[in-house]
Formats: sequence, C-alpha cells, structure tokens
Amino acid sequence: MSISTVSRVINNTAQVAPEKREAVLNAMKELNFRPNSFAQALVSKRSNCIGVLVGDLCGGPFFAQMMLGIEQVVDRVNKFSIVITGNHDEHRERHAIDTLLQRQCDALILHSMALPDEELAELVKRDTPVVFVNRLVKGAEDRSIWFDNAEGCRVAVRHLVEQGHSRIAFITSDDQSFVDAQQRFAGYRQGLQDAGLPFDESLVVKAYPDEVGGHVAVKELLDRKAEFTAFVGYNDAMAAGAISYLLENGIQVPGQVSAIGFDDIPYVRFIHPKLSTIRYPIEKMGEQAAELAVRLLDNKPVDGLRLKFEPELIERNSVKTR
Amino acid sequence: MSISTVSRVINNTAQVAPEKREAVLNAMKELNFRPNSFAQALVSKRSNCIGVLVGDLCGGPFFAQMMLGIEQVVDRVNKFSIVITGNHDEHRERHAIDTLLQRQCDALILHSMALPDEELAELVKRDTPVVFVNRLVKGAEDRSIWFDNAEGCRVAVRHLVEQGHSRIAFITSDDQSFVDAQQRFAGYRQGLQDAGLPFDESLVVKAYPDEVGGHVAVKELLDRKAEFTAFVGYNDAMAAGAISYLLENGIQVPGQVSAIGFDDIPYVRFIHPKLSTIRYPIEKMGEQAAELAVRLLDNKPVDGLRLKFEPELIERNSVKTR
DNA sequence: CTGTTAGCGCCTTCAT
DNA sequence: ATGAAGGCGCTAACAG
Repeated sequence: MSISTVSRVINNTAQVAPEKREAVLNAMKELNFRPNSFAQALVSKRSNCIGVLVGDLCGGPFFAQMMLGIEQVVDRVNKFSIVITGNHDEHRERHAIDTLLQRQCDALILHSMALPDEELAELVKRDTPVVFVNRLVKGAEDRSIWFDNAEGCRVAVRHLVEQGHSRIAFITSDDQSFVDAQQRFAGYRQGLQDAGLPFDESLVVKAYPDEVGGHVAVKELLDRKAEFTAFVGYNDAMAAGAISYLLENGIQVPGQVSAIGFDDIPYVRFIHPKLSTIRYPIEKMGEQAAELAVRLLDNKPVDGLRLKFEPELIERNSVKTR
Repeated sequence: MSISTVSRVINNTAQVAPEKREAVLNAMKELNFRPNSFAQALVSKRSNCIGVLVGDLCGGPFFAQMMLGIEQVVDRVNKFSIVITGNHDEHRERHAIDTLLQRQCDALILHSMALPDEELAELVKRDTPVVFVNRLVKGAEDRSIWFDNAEGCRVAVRHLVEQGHSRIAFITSDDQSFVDAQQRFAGYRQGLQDAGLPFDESLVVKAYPDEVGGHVAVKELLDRKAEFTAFVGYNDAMAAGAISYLLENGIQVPGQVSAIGFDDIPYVRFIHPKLSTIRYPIEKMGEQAAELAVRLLDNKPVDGLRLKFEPELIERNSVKTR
C-alpha cells in the first residue's frame, strides 16, 4: 500500500477502503508511529502553534492566570501554545517576537511591556496575525485587548473618598516606564481631582512592585511621617506587603489605615484583613485575546469580541467603612 | 550565488569568502529573512525544543517557579521550552506526552502526577531523553529529581511536638491518588509515631488542596469538635485558607492553634501571622531537571547533579513556641 | 478508491 | 571556496 493512502487515513482527507484503513491504524499502533510534525508543518504551512509572549511566569499569579485563559481556547481549537518570556525588557521582547515568528507560529499573542507602540503596530502588517493583550496599542486598536487602568485607580480613590478618607497615599511601582504604571498613577491623580483633593507628592512612594516592595514603600511613608489614613496599592502584592508591615508595627488595618489593592489575585481574599481591590479580569482577557487570534488566523469574523475591559471594585475588609 | 553558500553562512559551517558572506548577511537584513525552523528541524533532526509537562500553570505559584528554574537553563543553552499542561489527569498527561514526542522535542521534562511508574519508566527506553521532576520514578531513579515529601511532614510534626503539641491535625488533599499526598500523609503518621503519639483518624480532614479547601477542611474539623492545638497543612495554600477561617471565627493563630504549611510559596511570609512552613526548593529542582535533560541530549556526563532534595523547616510566626 | 509525482525549505555530501 | 544533487517526512494534485 502506498504512502499516500497512509496519509489519507491519518488526515481523514479522502475515502479509504475500510480494510486498508484498519490495517494502517493497526500498524500505527504497533509501530508506535507518529507523523513528524515538522514535515507536516513544512508542507502545509501550518504549525498549529500560537506564540505567546508574556512578561514572566513567576512574578505572581497574574500571567499564570492569563495563560489559563489563553490555553483554554487554544486547547479547544486543538492548537498549541508556545510561550516565551520577555522579562519586561525591550531587547528580549524583540528577540522573543523574532523567535516566535521564525518558529512559524500561526498567530502571535503578545503581552509586550517594553516595546513602543509604533514597533508593535508595524507587526500587524505582516502576514501572521498578531494580537496584543493587556495593552492598547495605538495604530492597532482592533487588535488590542486592554483594561482601563486609569479608571481602576480612579474608582479605588473614589471609594476611599466615599468612606471619608482625604489623606490617601499611593504605593506604586518604581518603574514608571510601563504604561500600566503611568496610567494607574494618572488615575490616582484624577481620582483626587474628582474629589477636589490636592495632590500631595509626599503621599506617593515607589518601590519594586511585589510584596517586599510594599514593605519597603510603606516603611518609607512612615519614615517620612506622612499623614495618611488610607492607601491604594499599585497591585495586590504591594498592598499585601504594605499591610503586613503595618500590622507588624502595630498599626491596625483597617482600623488606622485602610488599604485597597489592584488586580484581585487569588490569594488576597485569604490574607487578614481580606483585601479590597480592583478586579482585573486577566483570565477573561487572555481568553478573548486567544479567541481573537484564532479567528484571525482562520479568517473568521471577529465581531462580538470584547476588547476593552472595565474595572470592578471588590469590597472586602481592608477598608474601614463609615 | 548558490543556496548552499547561504546555508553555510547562516550556520557558520564552512569557510565563505568574506565578501559573499557580507552580501548574504545584508540580504538577510533587507529581506527580513528567517530560516524556516521546520525545514531545519526536518533535516537536522533537531528541534531545539525541550518539552515540558506540568500539572497546571495556575494552581498556584508552584509550577510557575519550577518553570522559572527550567527556563533559566533552557535559555542558557539556547533552546526552547514548549510547555503543556496535564491537569493532573491520567489521559491528558498521556496525550500531552504523546504530543510532545510527536513534536520531535529533543528532550522531555515531565512532571507527571497521574501516570503510573511503569508507564513512565517505559518512556526512558525510547530514544528521546526523558527526565522526571518532582517524583521518584521506580525504574528510572537516575532520571528522577525528587523531594522527600514524607520526611517533610515528619519534620513538621516533630517541630510541633517539640513546641509541646500533642493534638496535631492534618489538613490534606482529597485526592490521595497522587504520590505526593500519600507520602505526606505517611510522613505525618511517621512523625506521630516517632513522638509516641497515637494516630487519630478524627484529626485528619481532606479537601481540595487550595485556599478554599483549607477553609472547608478546618471548618469540618471545628464542626467535628475535634480537639487540636496545631495542624500541618498539605500545602501552604490550604494552611493559609485554614488560618483565614480560624481568624474569622475568633480563633487565634498561633495563640490557640498553631499552623505549619508546606512548600514555602512566596506569599506566605506576607500573610498574618507569617506562615511557618517546610521549604520545597522547586525552582532549584526545575533547574536540575533541565540541566539533566540538557546533558542527556548532548551525551554529556551527568554526574554532580543533585537528584534528591531535602526538606528544610522555615520558622515564622504561625507556631506558638514555648 | 489508490498509486505516482512533485515539491515544502533546508542541510549535507560530493565534486569541482 | 563553491555549486549541484539528493533527501529529511509529509501533503496535494494528478492520473488511473
């Protein structure tokens, strides 16, 4: 029997005599045969792989959740994701995208934190579909799945104001080159302005955006003798770290200081006090990004997909209500 | 100029006239040319990919940390990791391994939770190198990077006993089909036995091994009116969830109940009280697994690699000391 | 329904 | 130092 017959049964691409079909299937089992995916990809021009660029896999649960959303749909359409980390670095991100492209990925889902909009927008002109997640890329708005960061911080501040706070600190990232950081900062200022509150530089502290950074930052705030009755954290990790430090130093949360985080990562509802936060629906966003990518590469219509995501305030116990 | 000349400059595989070399390089830039990795892989029989099977990417920081260790070395040797999740399910794990193999991965790093030892041991007989991480596979001891789970729980119990506890509960996973769970349970019993303490069935509760499960489990313990002054958690997540529940219900930790976790995931030093735990050096283990895989596929000597990892007690504030 | 043929894009002898 | 030719394993027409 010829080699094409085999190909036919493997791909179900034409009618084959049931007996031969059986024979092939049996032989495949016996010999433990697996078609060489590279040969397949070479001729079919389809790798069945979707390339994913993420910031990191270990800087918290954030990306992991995004990946979960992505994998769900990639899995559903029987494709594969090959993920690579850019480590928030411009050169590495560029190199990663290059690699993904060279690997003949059928589509790309990019979470770029360091590359400029123009460069990213260029990418969509190529022939492999590209989708951006977690960022609104100018010039590629229809390919961007994004979250309104500024609005998120604004909502957080508003909530605090509603609870009677007027001295609201902002514990943020020391790397303001990321759009996220800039936007959240802008939202904080906007929130203050909305409430007719003055912006006070001495109430903002910057540190590495993780739990330790939160520790460091709030300590700095205390050292400065800044007067504040509440703070909003750049992310939950910083907020958790800050709370931990306050508690250690006998400052009650939310008794003396109210706290509100950002992201709603899973564990913050298990810390004490449970952290109020702004939900960032990252898993859903990953899902939508993947969905968009998949439709793009299948030339299917892309309407009905949500591109912009809105913040939602999650009230738990870290804010003293009045 | 011929196509083989181009190949030669790309791979640096033979001397080429400097001028031609230049010309090729320039043309590559101009045309934005990238060699087709599938064609390369097809002929060279090397994909430069290392396949990784993990339980999940989102069930906590555990796997993410493992991936970090793996990626570090994979990156160093200029290879690629393609990761796939098995979701702790036998069939899915089997299918995942199949896929990885079909993808012509140069080597496999497997974190299998559900497949039996025999099946795993069979894999190493194939021609692509296979390494197991986080599990001691019988028949493939020299390919297993593992952690002494039983000893970990034993150490935990011993520590609690040393602090004067004798009523020590065990909050564990409801899926005892995983080796980890069995081993940790065995360690708990061993620890009791070491101390001459009786094993009391009413002190062990099972639930889904995450924060919510910890909640549920400790509630069950309370509902049973079990008397206990300490517990060891199957993992940090469960311990954190349990503590959260206790605190909510006015039970002081560690005042009335001491707690000890397992894994030492990053966030537990920021919860209140800071969680004492058994460190599981998962990142390092990922690193070693990758190192082993890389050496194997390069036919390099594999000595000097650490295969077995030992538990280490991390004392923080969740255990009342006397 | 089935076998034959022609590549997919690249690397690797083998001559030159 | 360079070009020509063969083949990696597979799929997709094209004939029967």
